[in-house]
Amino acid sequence: MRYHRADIVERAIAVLDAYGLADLSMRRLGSELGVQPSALYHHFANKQSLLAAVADEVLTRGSRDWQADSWDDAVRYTVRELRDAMLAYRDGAELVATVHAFGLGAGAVDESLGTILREAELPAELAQVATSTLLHFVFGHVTEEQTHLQASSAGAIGDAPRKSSDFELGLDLILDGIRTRADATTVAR
Amino acid sequence: MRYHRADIVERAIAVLDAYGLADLSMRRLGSELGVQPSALYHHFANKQSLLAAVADEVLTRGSRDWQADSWDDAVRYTVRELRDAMLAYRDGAELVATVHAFGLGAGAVDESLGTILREAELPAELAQVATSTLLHFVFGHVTEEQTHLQASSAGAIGDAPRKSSDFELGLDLILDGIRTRADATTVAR
DNA sequence: ACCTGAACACCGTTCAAGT
DNA sequence: ACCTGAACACCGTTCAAGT
Repeated sequence: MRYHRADIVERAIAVLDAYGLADLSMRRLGSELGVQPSALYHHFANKQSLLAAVADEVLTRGSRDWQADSWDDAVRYTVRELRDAMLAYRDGAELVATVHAFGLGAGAVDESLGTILREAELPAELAQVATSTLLHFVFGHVTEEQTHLQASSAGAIGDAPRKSSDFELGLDLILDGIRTRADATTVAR
Repeated sequence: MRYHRADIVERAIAVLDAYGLADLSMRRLGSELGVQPSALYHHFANKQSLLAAVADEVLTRGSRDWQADSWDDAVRYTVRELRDAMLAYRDGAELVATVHAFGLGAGAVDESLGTILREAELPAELAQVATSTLLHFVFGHVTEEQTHLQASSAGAIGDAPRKSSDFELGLDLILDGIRTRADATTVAR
């Protein structure tokens, strides 16, 4: 049986969703494909770039069409899309956050948020800080959210009931902050 | 040579600072202490709780005295103290963020931020969301900051010049957001 | 182009036994 | 109380060689 990059990525997502990120090893993935672990290095330089490809595929599968008539609605749609994509597979949030932290893939997310904020009237520096603040919030919040979701679905009872509205509230908080900062900068000049 | 918990934590910090988090293994730490890796399990249940103790020690060493006469200044001091503590040792940000994500130690940070915000006039739900938003920002931002700092000190030239003021700007952005949300809630009732 | 087989240099953790 | 020695069940990665 001969594979291509896409086959391997697809199987990796299946392993991720079924057994979690910790069990997504090169050896495990190899045996799942009926292939020696070393065979994977014909398709990917190392595990990190495999994970980057998996993260990209998770984000691609989660992408949606939307249109907004204000920059803050555009941010909301973008960020919800990102959240839903990460929640769609087991350990998806940790995967995407890790790949992003490593600086390899998942850079498309920075790009789309950055574009939205620069196309608004925001000064370049504020747009950059706002982008990274939003991303840190989403990664951190959804990773925590998913940990709790998976823990309670695994049968742990009596844990704190996290509401999905916490995400929206935190998002609104940051959006309010961006607006206030933008006004302050505009008034100053 | 016989050791206690504190000796092991101290040596672990030395190994962390000299070789990084990836090289802080039970086997490495054991050999650094002239002891079998299995000996460490007399002092700690597993690697995670060792790391939790190391993270706590890093935070304790970085703790400072301060007094503020407004809640937002109190938040600023708390958060800067946290940032400085994480930056004080190699991979300190990743260590503290990881331990926090695992839910084991480093819970004192949530506690102090939560107390500050609850002692202000903030509604309980906003205080909770604000705390987690601030923490996600700090962990995410400082981890990224430290990655860049360590990369450039390792001789990588031509990388983006990250300014320390980005941290303050992001912090101000979130603080503005909290104030705006608090006002909106107050007006609504 | 894609894969095997074998090796290298590692991991965390357990557990009976020693002092 | 603290540690040894040996084992178990794993890792990521490289590389000559095969088809």
